[in-house]
Amino acid sequence: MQHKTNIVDIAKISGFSITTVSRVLNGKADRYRISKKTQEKIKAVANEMDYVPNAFARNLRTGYSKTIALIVPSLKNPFFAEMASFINLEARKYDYITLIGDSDDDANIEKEEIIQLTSRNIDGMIIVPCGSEWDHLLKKQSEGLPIVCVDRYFEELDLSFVSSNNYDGAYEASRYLIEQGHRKIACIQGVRYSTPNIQRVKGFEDAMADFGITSYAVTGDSFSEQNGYLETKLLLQQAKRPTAIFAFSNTIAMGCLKALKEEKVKIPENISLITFDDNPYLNYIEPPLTCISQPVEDICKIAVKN
Amino acid sequence: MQHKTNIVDIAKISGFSITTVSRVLNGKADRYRISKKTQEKIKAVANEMDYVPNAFARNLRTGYSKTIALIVPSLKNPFFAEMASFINLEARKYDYITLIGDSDDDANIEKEEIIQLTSRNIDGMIIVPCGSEWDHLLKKQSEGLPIVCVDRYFEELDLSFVSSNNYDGAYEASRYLIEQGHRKIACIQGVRYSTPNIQRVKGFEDAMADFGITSYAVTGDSFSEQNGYLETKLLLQQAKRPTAIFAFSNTIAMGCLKALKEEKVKIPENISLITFDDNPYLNYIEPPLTCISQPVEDICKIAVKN
DNA sequence: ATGAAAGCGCTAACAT
DNA sequence: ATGTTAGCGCTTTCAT
Repeated sequence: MQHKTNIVDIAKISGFSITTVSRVLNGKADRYRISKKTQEKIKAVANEMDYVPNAFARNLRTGYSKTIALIVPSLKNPFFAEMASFINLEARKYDYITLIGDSDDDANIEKEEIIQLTSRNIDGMIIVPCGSEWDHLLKKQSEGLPIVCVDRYFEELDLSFVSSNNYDGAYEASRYLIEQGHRKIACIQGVRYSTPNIQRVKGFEDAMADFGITSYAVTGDSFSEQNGYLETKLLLQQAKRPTAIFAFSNTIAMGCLKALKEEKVKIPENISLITFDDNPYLNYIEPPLTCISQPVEDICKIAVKN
Repeated sequence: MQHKTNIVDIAKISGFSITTVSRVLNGKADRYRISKKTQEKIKAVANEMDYVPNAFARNLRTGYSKTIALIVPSLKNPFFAEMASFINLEARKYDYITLIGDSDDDANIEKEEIIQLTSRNIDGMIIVPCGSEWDHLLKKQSEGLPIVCVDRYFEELDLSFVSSNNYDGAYEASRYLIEQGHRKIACIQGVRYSTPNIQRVKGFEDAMADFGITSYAVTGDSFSEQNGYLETKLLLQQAKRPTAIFAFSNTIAMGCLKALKEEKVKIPENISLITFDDNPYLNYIEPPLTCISQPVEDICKIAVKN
């Protein structure tokens, strides 16, 4: 690796002290009444020498890293990828950089990632927790790391979170299905004890109750494609198949699609499918799936602000 | 922020010197013949105090960061998101962390990102270049930064690249369409002078020639959804509509889908659509789009190795 | 088998 | 309006 210019080089060549150089290059010139000439001279030299500040040195000195970490269950899920994209963009506005971790929906990997990222002195963390474990999160927080949970969280804990209104979303989706004439509806849920899931189930069940629907089912136990696939297969084996399925996440919906395709059940002729979590791709296909889109962008903005 | 334990603390408490602590914690104990007892003692203290090494200090000292940068046109494109996921995973195996940059397919943002990332002392860069500019890449490389281009690249340049076999992929896809009976085929291409595009066009045209198809069209000029949308609209306005469209990327295909949907042209009844770049979601929809999947995973593995 | 001390590039408190 | 200097936490050379 070639030599990289640093402020000492610039100081030498420009003939000023490193302090002055540092001040000019950090936009603090005016505060210290550094003359225009000096400023220009220094900037010119820096520019000519292709100076790029060394973030490590700066961060080591200042103690903060201008870095946030984002941990998602999987970047392969477009919902989270989109989230990552937004957060990345939003963070950049504040001159923050985002380290993205992919936990593969595995609590152990998640923990490892957190250690890895912590060693990079992150200033904060945005996480879509993958499991039902949160002790490590609470611990990190107690050590002074700001943490925001997104999408999935646990209400009883002292962890801040951002999330869309799960109850309303589920209620509205359920009502929509009922209004379409469906009377036998199944929902495939995600991780059972997570607050968003509980709220969604509540929204679903309340809608069923309000409209006097009694033949409904709540099944499933994870936000995975496999869960969607399996539960759909099971639902289709029933004597009285449901006429509509409400998937609680886009991954679950993918599993449903796969199962429906295998069983040659057509949407929407033979069955209706509605899902939580928008997906940029679902809009273009025929027939379009109905989805309750979450205000990802807003969620991200709020989350980035800490 | 609370105090974070560092090796000085551990040295004090364990009663050994900073050097010894550093050596033990870096697995260099044996090389320096540090006694088992000492090792255990130090490790125990470190563990108890929740020691996490400060990557900044280490990197400042050693000069390398164990960090690679990945710049993609957009994480919202599942193709790139998947790539990011793979690279992230692969890099982690070598204890590298990945900084992901989203250039939004804008050459200026791309340049800015590169500066940002360079200041973080990245050890290498994997990039899907967004435009037709590459001077800044060549410059960085000449300054000693290892760069690997993925998916899009320019052959005449001295930049290493990893890519699938574009010629063969395009040829096979074209042949497939012809074998399905199509005689009027249009392809919508991406950035014209990028090597992958040139190869794809060549594969397409060679297939047309080999099978004696004369009524074909090559149109478009960018790997964007908008391009796909626009060109599809234009194609549909022609007196003799093509019976098949070959989209050169999944983004272009998305644009096609949108246009086809608006014009109420059904796939595959009224028109066939085939696309480059696999997409996890396209597999599940009815009717499935045919795609030439690129060996993303392999590409990434190779790229990460530098 | 273990330690002392220099120095990576930067910022900020303290001069002048 | 500009400069001197200490020190962030770590690795590594040189001692012992």
